[in-house]
Amino acid sequence: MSPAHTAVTAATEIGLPGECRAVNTVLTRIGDKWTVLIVMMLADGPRRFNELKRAIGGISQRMLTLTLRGLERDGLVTRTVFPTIPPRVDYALTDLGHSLLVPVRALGGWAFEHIPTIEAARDAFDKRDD
Amino acid sequence: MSPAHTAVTAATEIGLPGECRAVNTVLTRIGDKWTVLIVMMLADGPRRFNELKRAIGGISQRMLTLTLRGLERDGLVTRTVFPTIPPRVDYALTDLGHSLLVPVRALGGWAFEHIPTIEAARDAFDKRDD
DNA sequence: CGGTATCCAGGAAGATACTG
DNA sequence: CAGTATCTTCCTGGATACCG
Repeated sequence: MSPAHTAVTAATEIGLPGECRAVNTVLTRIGDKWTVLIVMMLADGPRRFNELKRAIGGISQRMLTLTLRGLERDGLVTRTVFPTIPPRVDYALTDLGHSLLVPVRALGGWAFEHIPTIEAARDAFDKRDD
Repeated sequence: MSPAHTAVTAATEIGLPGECRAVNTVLTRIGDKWTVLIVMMLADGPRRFNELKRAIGGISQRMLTLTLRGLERDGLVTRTVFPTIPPRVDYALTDLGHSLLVPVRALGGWAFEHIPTIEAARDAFDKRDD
């Protein structure tokens, strides 16, 4: 079952309008632990499996595979196998994948801009009550 | 510990640039099961606790409380208690919360626009191999 | 090199019951 | 009405070992 399942079922089972389901589908994929990081890594061009793994540093082989498979399934990434020895596999963003970068970067810009405010709010909140 | 913890630690521990941490913080909050749904509900004005609960329909009391607390902690939502009998609590978006709607709606728009493509890609992917 | 398979720990979320 | 407390289930993700 897809990692997007939980949040999607919520919207689906409740019977919300289609746009909400769509939003939730995407947001769940986007919100998972590694997807955005990987999409960002692929922004400048194709990368090999272990190249991504090294570049990210803290990701397990399993999660890199799973995340890339999910992106491939959604048509955001292509997987190209070169049957050489040793084997070589390139991952690259599709046009759809590149188009996703636009709103993701918008959200990133928002985050970057407001992080100080948010962290201040957190500190203030945590200091209340004691 | 905050629900945003897992995805954030990833970026933090690896030592990625600040913008990546910021992006991940926000995306994790955004990507959780109920946050966006609730923020959308509050877009048009304040709502009471059970009003939100009914409007969403599938959320447990516990998750509604937790999600609202998280939003309040991050300074995205205000919580106003009217000490009447029966008690009444209003939740409303802050300016920061409203400003978040902009990039979130952009992402929602992207999702809405590309959902047919994505679902087609999924079907095609799932049909490969058999 | 680029995976897959398996096991396991921890957190997220649901159900239920109780309270000011 | 608007929560809190507790218990339990399920899912995500990490570690490890093995395969083509």
